[in-house]
Amino acid sequence: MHCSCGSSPDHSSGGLTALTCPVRPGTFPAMPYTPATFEPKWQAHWRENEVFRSENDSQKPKFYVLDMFPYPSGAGLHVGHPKGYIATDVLSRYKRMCGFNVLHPMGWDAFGLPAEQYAIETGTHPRETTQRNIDNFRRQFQALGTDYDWSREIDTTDPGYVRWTQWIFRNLYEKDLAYLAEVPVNWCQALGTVLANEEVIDGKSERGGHPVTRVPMRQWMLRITRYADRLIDDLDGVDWPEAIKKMQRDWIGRSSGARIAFALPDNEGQHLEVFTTRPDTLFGATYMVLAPEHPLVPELTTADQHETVEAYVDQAGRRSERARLAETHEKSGAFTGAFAAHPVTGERIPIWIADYVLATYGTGAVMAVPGHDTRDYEFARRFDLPIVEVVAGGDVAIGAFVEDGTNVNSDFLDGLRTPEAKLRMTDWLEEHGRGEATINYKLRDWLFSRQRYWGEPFPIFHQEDGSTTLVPESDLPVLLPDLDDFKPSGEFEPPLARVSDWIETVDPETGKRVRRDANTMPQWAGSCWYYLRFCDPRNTNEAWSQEAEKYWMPVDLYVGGAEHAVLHLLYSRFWHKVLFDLGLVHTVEPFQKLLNPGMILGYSYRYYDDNPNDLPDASVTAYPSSETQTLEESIVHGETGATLKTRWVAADDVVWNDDGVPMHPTIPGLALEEVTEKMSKSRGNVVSPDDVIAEYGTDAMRLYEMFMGPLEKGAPWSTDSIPGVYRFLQRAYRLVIDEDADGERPAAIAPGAGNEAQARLTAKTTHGVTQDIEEMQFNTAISKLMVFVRDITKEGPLPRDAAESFLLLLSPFAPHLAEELWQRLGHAESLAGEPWPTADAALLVEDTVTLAVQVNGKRRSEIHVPSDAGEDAVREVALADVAVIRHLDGREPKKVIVVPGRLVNVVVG
RNA sequence: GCCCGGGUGGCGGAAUGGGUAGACGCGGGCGACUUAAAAUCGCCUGGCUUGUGGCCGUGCAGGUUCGAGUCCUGCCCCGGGCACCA
Repeated sequence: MHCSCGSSPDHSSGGLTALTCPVRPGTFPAMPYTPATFEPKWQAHWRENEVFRSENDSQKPKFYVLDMFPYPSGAGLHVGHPKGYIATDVLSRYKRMCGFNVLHPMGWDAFGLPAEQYAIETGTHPRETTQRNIDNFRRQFQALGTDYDWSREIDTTDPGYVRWTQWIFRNLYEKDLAYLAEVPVNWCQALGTVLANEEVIDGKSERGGHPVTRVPMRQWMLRITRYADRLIDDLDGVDWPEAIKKMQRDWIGRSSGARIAFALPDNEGQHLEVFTTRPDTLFGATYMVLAPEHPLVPELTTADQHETVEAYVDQAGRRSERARLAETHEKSGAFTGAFAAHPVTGERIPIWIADYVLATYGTGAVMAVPGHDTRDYEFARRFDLPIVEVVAGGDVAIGAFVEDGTNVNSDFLDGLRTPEAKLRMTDWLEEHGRGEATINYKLRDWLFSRQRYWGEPFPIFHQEDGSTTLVPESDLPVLLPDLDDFKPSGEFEPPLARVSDWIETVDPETGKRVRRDANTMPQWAGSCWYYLRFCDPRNTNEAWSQEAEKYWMPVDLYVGGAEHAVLHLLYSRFWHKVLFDLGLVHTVEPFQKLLNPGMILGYSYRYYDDNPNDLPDASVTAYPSSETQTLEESIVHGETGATLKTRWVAADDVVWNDDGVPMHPTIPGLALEEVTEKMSKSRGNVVSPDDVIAEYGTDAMRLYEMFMGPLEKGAPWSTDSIPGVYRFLQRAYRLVIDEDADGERPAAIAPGAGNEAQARLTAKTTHGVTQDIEEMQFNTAISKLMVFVRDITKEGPLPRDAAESFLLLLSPFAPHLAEELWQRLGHAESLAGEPWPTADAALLVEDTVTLAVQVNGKRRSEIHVPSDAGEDAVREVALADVAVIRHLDGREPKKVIVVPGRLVNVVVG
């Protein structure tokens, strides 16, 4: 590996240019702390000697720590990415030293849109782009000093991996969990593909924010809904952030209630089914509402209402998802002219259609209980429909009462509390064959095909009779044909559809002519099971061996972004449960503990101009944020009302005026607005780890990211604080290396454990750092290491025992420096194989303790007492304290509270 | 609108089975070294106050307690998620 060398740093002349000059083994240049002289050396050492290789046949206890593997984008890593990677690296190095056989692998989620879009633009095959990006990512990961076991590297686009992804699809198909269906799908024109429900947010694509429309299409679906209950219930057994669990539960959206049948007296043999969570309010149902798309709408609508209904259905169909959302509170609808019979009273109640009822949830029809449902209430008010109170507790003249209460106006339910009334009504419905208890889910089946090239082909043959069969296992993998032109073939046609000599083939089992499936799998497919492949990545006979899976699974710690809460994490749990049912894995859940590192943000700088459509020859005026006004959909000039477009100035181009205000580099007097947001190329706020490493070294970069705050918390990247950790590393270096001599000699190091204070500090640091790492509180662990370096030589030269313990404690955070100093202390072996130090418990107990002394709860003094002093002795010392006597001012203490090891509080009246 | 997080010095953040608020770092100040600067090292650094000392202080207002950043009640603000799911 060669390293690029950035601008010369201002604090250590000459040192970093050595980056390009490899250090000869065994020579120590006479220099101060210059990480560039030894960091690449140790990275090469770890790699070449496979120091971090993990074996499957170990007798040691295992520890599987996994990062969500990245999509290798063309832009490379930015400083926002490594936070989680460094955290798992610290932990895995620590666990290894604690005697665990650690699995810490890395790979590439390498199918995906950007490579394909790049291919459409330039004709470069995605395989080529992907390979280049992977090489760059691997280089960057290695430059971060990570301890990945590269012998287990995975690439989801590799035929040897695709084969097993297709093999799992075969299993899904055979278990009747994969099926083709003509369904309304989310079509994204800009991306040229359909998307899963989980990939659509506010009517726009999760990636890129492009508009999405509903189009009926024949697509592959996976029956994730069959696992809905287990996907909810098994969350109880995993150690995940509550917020993520909740998002998954909400997404699955389980609710229990009843299905109720309403007869249609005017339509022979037909009936309407509704789902409700409140069967107890059935007597309050005064009308019904169907979704405009409900299949019975045309049939039910009476002749005189035909025109109105058709107009409404048409309008609802054309209204975009966004428009529907925008008018959440303005209810609309139309009367069909038809009536249903109330299942208990037989009363005729009118049937309406309205777009507040969703076709895709429940039965697409509801019984409207305006007295006890907010939406029905609004609708009833809008169209003057009757509102009946059936649960006492609120006032239906003012609004819907949606809480539990006691039934009224409800015949046989009167006087019952809500939970009992629900049961009673459900029983009644079941007895009379008018309904039954049921559970409903928001979760829909998973739309699993994409109209793209760069993904896994389906191992499917379309037979001439229209049926589908599986490609035999022995013929896997089904590989992508090579293309020169990656553009979609037509409006909804994937690029593969036009490759006729690939599409048209022969079924090897029957010899019949068959067609392949032109769709490919979504990017989630590869990431659904990669954690299993890491257990046994080079197995060519099976996806993984049973022994490997039994040994390594489950993943003990999984670290990655919270943005995958309902995407990757839900999908992979689903696959895992299917594999569990097939007896292929032995745990019900794949990821035991989950942690979401906070996002590192960048500062970006914006202004606006009045050329929203980017017309080339327009005369453009630029405005600062202060003159703009944000409307619902757009940003306009505060005075003229002209539509404006946001423009961004790259952080590097910003000019700062004397008052510290960011200014536009070329437009005079234009102040920019500083905002902190996710790093992205388009915002010009990306900081590359390559640059940070070139200037301060890898250890400083690692230490800074771990020191800036708790792992779960996000924060803007600020280069200002790096010199602090850099200085700490420098001090640590000088602690061991005598810089004033020729830099080759170790500093004066005393044999043994040193004096008592030094031994105590060493023990305290060892104990504290260990505990902090166990709790993933890396920022406080680092602070304890800083205290050690500051104080250890205060009363004597550095003791050898202290030095060695310190280097071992430092090594997970700053592995290069620790290895370098360890070697200079005379060790021949890498410290990665050393056992983690332990603290002598006897040294952790102090002889004397300092207690705060309060008078009436206010701190007035402090006393020093032997740590084993009794309560009476402590009280005596406290009451004899001059400051205490002064504040007592002759008054008698009413009570003296002694908190051992903490404080004394003297209470007076 | 609903549901989660979270508000602590100029800044990043420590400290919660209630017990010395502000560890550690950044920034700032003073000093040492130096012809000088940089680097380095040492000390100081929540606010107010006339010194030793005192008063105030963890978003705001109350409460419980000998004692509250930590517990309770009611608000305010910020970040994230969901958004007609019957």
